Amino acid sequence: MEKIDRRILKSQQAIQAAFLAMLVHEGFDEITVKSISEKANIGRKTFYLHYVDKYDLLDKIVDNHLKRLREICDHKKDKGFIEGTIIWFAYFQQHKLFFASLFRSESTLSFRKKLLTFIMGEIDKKLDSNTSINQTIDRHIILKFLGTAVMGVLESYALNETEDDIELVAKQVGTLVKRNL
Amino acid sequence: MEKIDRRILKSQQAIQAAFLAMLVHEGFDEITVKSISEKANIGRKTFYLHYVDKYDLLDKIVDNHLKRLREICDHKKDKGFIEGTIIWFAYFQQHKLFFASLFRSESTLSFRKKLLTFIMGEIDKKLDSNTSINQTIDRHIILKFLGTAVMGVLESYALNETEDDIELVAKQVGTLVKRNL
DNA sequence: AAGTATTTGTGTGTTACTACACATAAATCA
DNA sequence: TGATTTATGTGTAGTAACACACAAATACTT
Repeated sequence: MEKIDRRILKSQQAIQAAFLAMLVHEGFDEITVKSISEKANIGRKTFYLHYVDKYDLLDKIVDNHLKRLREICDHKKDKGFIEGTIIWFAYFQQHKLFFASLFRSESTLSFRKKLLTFIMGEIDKKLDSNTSINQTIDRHIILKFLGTAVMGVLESYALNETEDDIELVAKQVGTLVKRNL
Repeated sequence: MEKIDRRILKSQQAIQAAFLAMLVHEGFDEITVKSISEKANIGRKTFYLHYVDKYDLLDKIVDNHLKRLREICDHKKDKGFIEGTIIWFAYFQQHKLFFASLFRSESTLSFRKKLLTFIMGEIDKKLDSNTSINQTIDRHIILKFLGTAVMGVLESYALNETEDDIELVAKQVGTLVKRNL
């Protein structure tokens, strides 16, 4: 991998750290490029050297999370279905505040879209290894059905609408999904 | 005051923070420009844009300390002698680890020189307001005599050679100096 | 004492960041 | 609603920090 200029790393780190801190305490919708720049202690112009706007910034952070999530999933793909679910739900718990902020916002549709795609992708993989009990139902329908279902539960968990701890949630979701494969 | 470029402030802050952290944990003599730059996460070349070498860096930090000390002393110059001594000894205590590091080092002669000059200056001021009981002794001799004495005690305190707390030390030193004015 | 490794100080060309200014677009408020 | 503020996105010229390379000086080994 080629070497990246120190200044680029510093600027991006400062921007992302400032953004994440503000995201949790205020909300995504309240954040402005100006406020990010001030908190990051950089010129506003510098922000635009790295990102198109705050949506672009969020996009890149989300992409990075999903990339890491995929790595985790790939690394543990030989585990059983429920075990696997527990593993990636744990990552979700680790960044609960971050994801909660995004669920709370009304202008983070692309995040929901990406997360859904990710979940559907994971279920899709499991669908291959299991001989489907649903020959009568369109594969795409199953994926969308289960995908939105899982994302809905994640949202509930993030927004503290359930009392259960993450492992219990993961187990139950895993069971429900498996039943429908 | 004119506006200073953000990048200059950031570099200098990073350099000084790295230097001070290393000064306390390692010693001044062990520190290199290379290690400072690495800890500060800047290029070594950048260091030389701001300072001639590590001695120059230390010099500027010491000057800054003495400047603040002088401000404190000026601000409290109407207080009595012993009270005044307590006040500026308190500042010394606050940065005890920093000063201890310098006393410990064998290559910080300019620090000792500057500190001595500062102390002599403070005593000199008090000498004006008191009618001297030492008409027979050269003013410069008194200053040097008392100055080195005070600095010696400060060194002892910094290097933990005395058990007394800083206020008690200050009181005793104040009394001793006053007796000799 | 000779050989090796590390640190130093400097030169060079490149690039990211800077301050500042401007017009446009959104909010906020009277 | 229209007026005023605040945020956005972009342009420009100047400069600090960058990576890299080098020779000379120090420090460390054996």
